[in-house]
Amino acid sequence: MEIALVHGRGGEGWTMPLPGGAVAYHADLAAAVTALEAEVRNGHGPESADTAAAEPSGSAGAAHEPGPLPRWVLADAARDYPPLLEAGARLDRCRDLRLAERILSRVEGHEPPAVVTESDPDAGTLFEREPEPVDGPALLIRLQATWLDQRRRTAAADLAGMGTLLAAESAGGLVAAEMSRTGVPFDRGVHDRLLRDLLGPRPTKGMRPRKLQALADKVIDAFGHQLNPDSTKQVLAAFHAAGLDVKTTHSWELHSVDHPAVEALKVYREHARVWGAFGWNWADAWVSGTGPRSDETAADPTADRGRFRPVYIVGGADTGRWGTDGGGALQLPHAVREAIRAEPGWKLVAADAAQLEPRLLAAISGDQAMIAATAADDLYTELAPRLGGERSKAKIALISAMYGGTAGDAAQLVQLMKDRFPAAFDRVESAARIGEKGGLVRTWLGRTVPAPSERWWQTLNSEDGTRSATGRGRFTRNFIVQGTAAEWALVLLALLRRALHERGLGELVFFLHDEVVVHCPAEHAQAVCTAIEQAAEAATRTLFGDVPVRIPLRPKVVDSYAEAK
DNA sequence: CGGGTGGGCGCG
DNA sequence: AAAGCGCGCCCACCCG
Repeated sequence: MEIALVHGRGGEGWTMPLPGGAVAYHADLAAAVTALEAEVRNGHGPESADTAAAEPSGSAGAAHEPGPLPRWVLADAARDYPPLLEAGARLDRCRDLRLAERILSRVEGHEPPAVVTESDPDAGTLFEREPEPVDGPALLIRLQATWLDQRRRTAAADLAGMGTLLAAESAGGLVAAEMSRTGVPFDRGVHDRLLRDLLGPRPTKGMRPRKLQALADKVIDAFGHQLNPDSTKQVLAAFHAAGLDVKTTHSWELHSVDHPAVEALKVYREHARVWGAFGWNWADAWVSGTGPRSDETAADPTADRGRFRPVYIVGGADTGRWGTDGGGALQLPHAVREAIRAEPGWKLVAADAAQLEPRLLAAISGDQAMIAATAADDLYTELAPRLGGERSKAKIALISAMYGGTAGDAAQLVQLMKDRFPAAFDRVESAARIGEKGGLVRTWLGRTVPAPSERWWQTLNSEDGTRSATGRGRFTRNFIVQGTAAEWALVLLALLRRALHERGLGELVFFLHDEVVVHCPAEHAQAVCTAIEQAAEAATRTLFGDVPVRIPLRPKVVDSYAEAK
């Protein structure tokens, strides 16, 4: 059952069953949503008849294993779900029309004209950040129209995975809002200690921290004159003045430059980044509150705990990977990860997928030999005898095949890929060929690459044509793999979220492309590990059914995120 | 002075 | 072009 939902500013709201039904007003929307889900869970809700029919296990079983809860149809979970969470509601399932719109508009091969669809010229107003004063029933009608339109286009697209993709993307919208609210458990005291060890005490004004200034002075001494090590221009000029013909100041180029400033500059940059992007100012801006368990942490006067609350952007990258809007959550340097710590009596369970992308390449290409190899825990070691002899070579062979690498010994190793795993090679190679010609490719579930821009077509016919075609080919080549990895991770996240909630095991606090972190009471840690492994297996079966590909997620129980990996 | 761009580098 | 893909963030720098 799908139910359109609109909330007002005072906590009131309106709902309407889809495809069409009576509009209901709720003075307290969060309470109404919670009550309706509880009814269905207890087998007394509007879904109970369907559930009994679909589950021959009998009514006693149905009470414990109810049918699916309502799927709430929202205009935009990122905008509409946080206030519901704040009011104490949790949605089990949803359809996020904004996220679905992006995916569907690309299926059709063109950018949406500002999310207005032909059958509903007013749909655009659904997605505005600040909608006009809410007319609940009128918005419900617009939701209904957009939902119907999307349903028609989903059917017309005729892509087998589209239903799963839209459900997973929408679940991502719920997870992202929930994780931002929960936050990553963070110890400001530990963070401060890490910074002091690295940089010295927090400086008072616009000064560099003491140890960072010392590093800047080392760079200056090495060159023998004043300069700002933050300025690429000045650093480049300094190398030239020293008689060294460097083209850039990239660390990999400087690596082979023989000058005493090189090492000092490298260390300076590394530390400057921690200070600038993940230092005290960052913590002031992004670490807040004491988290949901303030009652217990308050008992510990030495604790300086809070929660790191980044804003996630679901599907922020073209491939479907998430992005963030501030907080740098997707780039947390290892240097500060020790500050991410479980609260007393709790643990972090961190899990990451090993070689996710090549495993998915095996699955989507149907390459039998490569699929067989995914039985191994370390795919690169398993493939080494067939790809260059050493693990490192097998890794380059696979990565270069997926990214379009040609330099160094990559070309030769990619040739080995072609010989030994022709189906896998052909899958990425044909995606590249299509991209080079301006064609569109899709992920396994049906996410479509954005169409090339007008600008790209022009460049293609100019002198730079080969370069732009090659770049586009690399993008589409990688898109099918990275994008499928993103949707596998999304399905995993949706399944894990539900398992953790239904069994009351812990809270999902972090997600990063191919890894998840759960915060849970220590006594649940083993159960969480099992839940994670089961969710990974279920995600793989959701995407690939009986294809015997193996994509393990390796959970590790830790106190600090620094111990993971 | 405020916005946009590019270098450099963190993460996967 | 560091060996290739995807991001976000800080800084300096340039432009209006």
